[in-house]
Amino acid sequence: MKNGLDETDMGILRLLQKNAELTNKEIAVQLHKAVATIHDRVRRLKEDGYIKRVVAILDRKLIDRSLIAFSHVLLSDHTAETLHNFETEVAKFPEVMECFQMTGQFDFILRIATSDMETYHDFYRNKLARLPNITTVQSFFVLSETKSDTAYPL
Amino acid sequence: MKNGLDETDMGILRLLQKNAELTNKEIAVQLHKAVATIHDRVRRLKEDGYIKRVVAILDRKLIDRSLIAFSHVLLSDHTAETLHNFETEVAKFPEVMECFQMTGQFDFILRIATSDMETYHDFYRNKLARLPNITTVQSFFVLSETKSDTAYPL
DNA sequence: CTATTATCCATAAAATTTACGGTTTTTCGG
DNA sequence: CCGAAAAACCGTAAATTTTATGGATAATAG
Repeated sequence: MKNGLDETDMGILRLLQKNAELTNKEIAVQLHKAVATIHDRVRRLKEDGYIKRVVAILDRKLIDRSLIAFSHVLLSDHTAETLHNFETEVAKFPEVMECFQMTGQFDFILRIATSDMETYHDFYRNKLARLPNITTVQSFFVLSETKSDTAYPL
Repeated sequence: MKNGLDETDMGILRLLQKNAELTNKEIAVQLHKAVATIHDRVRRLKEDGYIKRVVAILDRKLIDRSLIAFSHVLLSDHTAETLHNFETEVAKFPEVMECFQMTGQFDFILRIATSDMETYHDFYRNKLARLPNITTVQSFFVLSETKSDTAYPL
């Protein structure tokens, strides 16, 4: 197969997205293949970039990141320089977990993780709002996480 | 130590958040501890829930999830039943990666992953908009991912 | 039809995980 | 400050897993 995934590859990705601690043997049993086959496939899936990385997901409440905010940012202009400058500067803040440039009413959505509202406020006033060319920032706070999945259904 | 993390625990979490494929030996070298010590610590960090799970992160472009949308949902009322019904029903859609109940102007933010705009439109019309008690849905689309991190700085 | 390539797998070697036991360090009540 | 208890730490060895190898089988292409 030139460049596509067969049912075995899909099965591996399905399983490893949910639990990357499975051994090759456990995967092999579930997919009815030999251990060496699974090993080859997983190596290839990594080489080819399907699996970008394997990470530990922490309980954010236990490591003092109880507050998640989504911040909608509008910039004063959209020159390449302004956009690029904002992106690189905002990415440096450790509170910023994600930054997306968006279509529509605002230019960026940020996902911010802090310990509490006071810490967010400090971040907002002393870091985010001080970046150049910012027109408005609207902040929304997570009351509860109903669903939170890193695994794409395959 | 009763219930807190020392520098070794933090070091382990820092490393495993970035790359959970590190062996205990590799971690041990970096943190100047014995392999068995790291093994004990990691087991405890999992038992105590600090590490919720270990997962493979896929390249979504390669598995046909090129389009990410943030959908802001406003409900017609906020009775416990309406809220709960929306949460449980929306969580069933495979396109919905995340669902947060929010403070502020709208009630929920959803992160939706689909292959393209047409597929999103289909999801929107035939699934999301058909849920009961929905007043408005505003959709915003990701133009580019500037920063995307699952690891909290520790 | 044959050569080439890809898939699959059994096996064995290398490396890692895991269990065990004992030493050292820390904690804490008296 | 002392001594007991608990916790942290580590070396070793057994169990398991990963990784490399080579060969058999199936699919593909010329």
